[in-house]
Amino acid sequence: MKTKEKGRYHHGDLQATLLRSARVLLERDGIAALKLRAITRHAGVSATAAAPYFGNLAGLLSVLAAQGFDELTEAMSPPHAPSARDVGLAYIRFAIANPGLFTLMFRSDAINRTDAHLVTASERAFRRLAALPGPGESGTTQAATMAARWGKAHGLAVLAIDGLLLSLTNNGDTCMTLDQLVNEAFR
Amino acid sequence: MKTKEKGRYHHGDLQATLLRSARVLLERDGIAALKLRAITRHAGVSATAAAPYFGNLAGLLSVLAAQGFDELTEAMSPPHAPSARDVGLAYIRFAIANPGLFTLMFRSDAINRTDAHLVTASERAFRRLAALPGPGESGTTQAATMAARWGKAHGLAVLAIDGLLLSLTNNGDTCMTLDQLVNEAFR
DNA sequence: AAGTAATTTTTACAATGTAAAGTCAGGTGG
DNA sequence: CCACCTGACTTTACATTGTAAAAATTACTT
Repeated sequence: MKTKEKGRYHHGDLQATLLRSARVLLERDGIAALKLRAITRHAGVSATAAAPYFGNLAGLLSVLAAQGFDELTEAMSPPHAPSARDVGLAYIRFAIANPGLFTLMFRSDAINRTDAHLVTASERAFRRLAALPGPGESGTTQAATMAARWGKAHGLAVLAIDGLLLSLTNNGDTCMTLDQLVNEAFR
Repeated sequence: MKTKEKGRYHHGDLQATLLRSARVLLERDGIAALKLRAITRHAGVSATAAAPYFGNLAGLLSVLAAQGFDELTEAMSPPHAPSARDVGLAYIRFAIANPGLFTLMFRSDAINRTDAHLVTASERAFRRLAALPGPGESGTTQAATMAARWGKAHGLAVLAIDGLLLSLTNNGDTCMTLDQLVNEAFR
């Protein structure tokens, strides 16, 4: 397989290459760098080369987001039967480790939420997080218990990515790691 | 004060008018409609009329976001001394009532996070939410307690705006309101 | 070897953000 | 009363973006 030779036509692996380029730009320059022309430029092809595969920019980003949900699902699937706390912490740690990707996965105005692959991938990830027995407080619906756990994990993840959680610790004299803070805060 | 007469030059109240137009577009067509040209078009002025006041699009949106944080602070300030739960619920309800504005307030790549007004407005709002005594669980840092409360409120808000919380309840046969779910989930 | 299908490029166009120069209103000094 | 000047907005211009349509190039098939 000649993955990246200089043959200009018939790249052979363009779909995956474009996704890789998008991923590189996303992690290097943030979500604002996810322009179609920047992606194709980085991949070394013309500006409209992505259209046959992804339709438009939202299509490409949707596939990238679906990949993200797949990776999130895997990150939340440790070898041995995990507790609800383990899975929630894995959710937060994935977000902190992949801030751009995680942000993209929830940017409804940048991706196509009705995309079939994306729907199945995200639902799989959400089920993995929500469908755990966990310590449901007495007198609450199961939906409320799941919403509480998911909400707390998601909120901590988003605030951590935005750099807002650390501003809580650095105000006082207590200097703790972001990981320490998350570990204490997510119960 | 001739607020909106047809005198083309010397509008007299352009700064506020532009902010109002942006707000209208934001609430009507979502965050994707916040283009500079669309805002000036809606205000009835030329495309570059915002530059003297706001510098660029990010400057305008930053002022809008600062307004949002001011309104959020007010929404979290009920007449009588509130509990931590009241304030958290007010945070979530504000987000659900103003989804576009709330989303903009946390879009770091659309606004200018170092803007002076925005910094003070957001810090004021964050303090109002975090600096409440609340039911800190035993053995946790105060920063962790605040992070837990803020994270849960913020996560529930974001997930509710994205329409993801309702998918939790509609799966089973239990049909509960979003407000009911939030009320049960935010403890 | 020739034709056909698949893949990528060229070309083209509308829309956006923004910088620079130009134009108009309203107050001020003569 | 008139010229001027300053501030407020517009016009013009340009680089960049997303995307549709046509053209060009390569690979496959028979």
